[in-house]
Amino acid sequence: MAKYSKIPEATVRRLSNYLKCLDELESKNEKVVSSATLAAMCNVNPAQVRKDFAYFGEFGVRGMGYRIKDLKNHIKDILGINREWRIAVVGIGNLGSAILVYKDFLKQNYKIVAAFDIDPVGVTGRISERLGKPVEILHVDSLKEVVKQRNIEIGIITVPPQEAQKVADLLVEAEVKGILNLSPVPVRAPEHVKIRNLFFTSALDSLVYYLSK
Amino acid sequence: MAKYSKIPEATVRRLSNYLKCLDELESKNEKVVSSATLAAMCNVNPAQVRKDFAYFGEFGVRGMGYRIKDLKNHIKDILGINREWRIAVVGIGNLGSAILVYKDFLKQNYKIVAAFDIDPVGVTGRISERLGKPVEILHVDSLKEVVKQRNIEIGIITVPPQEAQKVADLLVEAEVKGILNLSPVPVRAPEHVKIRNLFFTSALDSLVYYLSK
DNA sequence: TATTGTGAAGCCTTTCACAGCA
DNA sequence: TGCTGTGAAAGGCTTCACAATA
Repeated sequence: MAKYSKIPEATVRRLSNYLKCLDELESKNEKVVSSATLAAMCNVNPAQVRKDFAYFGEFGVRGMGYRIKDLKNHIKDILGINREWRIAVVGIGNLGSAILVYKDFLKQNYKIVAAFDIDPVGVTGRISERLGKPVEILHVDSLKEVVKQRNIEIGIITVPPQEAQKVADLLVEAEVKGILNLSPVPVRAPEHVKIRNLFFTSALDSLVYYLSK
Repeated sequence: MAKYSKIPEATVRRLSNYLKCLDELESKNEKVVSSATLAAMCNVNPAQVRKDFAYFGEFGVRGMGYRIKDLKNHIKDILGINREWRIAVVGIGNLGSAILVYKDFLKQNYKIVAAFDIDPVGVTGRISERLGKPVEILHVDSLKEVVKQRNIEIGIITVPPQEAQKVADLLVEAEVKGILNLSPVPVRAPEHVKIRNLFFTSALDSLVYYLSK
């Protein structure tokens, strides 16, 4: 099987999920896992798991399963998260400051290296106090400059909806490669900048659809 | 076309997205939208849009498009969000308190009617101050009782990862129908309780995969 | 005329079933 | 023996292309 060839979008989503389950197994000191076990943990079919892994070569051990440590590394290689990714958060309100200190980012190679707000002075004190340490919040006006200085490749948008598209435009201008939008309106960008809109209400909507039956 | 028959999962996801775009159009005073326009906004194929809407009958107007107001109502009916859904948030840290005041929930029929923490006394003052109004935070020990008293059907988990599964178990015991898990480890529940795990890092992972090419 | 609604084709994804191998 | 890797079958979803019609 060709290594690192085109991988279906659905597989990409699952790979990220497998990682979370592998972390869980690792924390229980498991060294090896079978496709059946992992499949049960992730609610997918065992053959699906094997097919997903087959996209990056043969390295399971027949009769035994997959070595968790190796598997994690392979998946991270595929996803491109074996290196550090430098991130800016724009909009340091309640959600933004939660993201700023979100522990799971630190465990991954996701580094938040800049935080922007339209009112950095007003926000700085409040946030520093909440976090119990001084935090540097910069004015949005300096975004373009700072993004370039600090080699930031990804922007996370946590501003109010009416500002979201403006901030997206700013980030595009600053030449980030990708945007994760957590504000509740879709934002758009030119082809060369990848966008992920993540709506909390959409997660609830699809949950509710299945509850309603 | 049979009304409200089985709808593909992918369609359900898109319906929720169309809603967000329809809100946007409505805020610009548009009354009617064509499948082509909506498709462009949502990055899908126009035929896809029409097929998605065809699941709940024929009600577009040929030569003209879909009436936005009607369309929104139809979609909400399908998803089951035309009625109020009562929600509890468990874990009032940074993320939990951001969710507590997340404005987009208020605009939908999602009502957060209880907030729980393991340290309600410590948290209450801090949060009330941040929100500028008194907020009632309850001890997790009272969860089961309060969930029943207040007819809560959905729980949102925003506790640290090591507590997430315990809280999920509590919610199941309290007989919620669905759980939205925002903590960074997958949680599990019996078949009859629907789970949505929403990981911020997974959104970044899939973004990064496409950035890495 | 413009745009919907939809059968049919095409494509992609999942699952099955079993050969292959440690 | 137990579990992976995978061709083939089945299933599901998306897109095309055009008839239908306001």
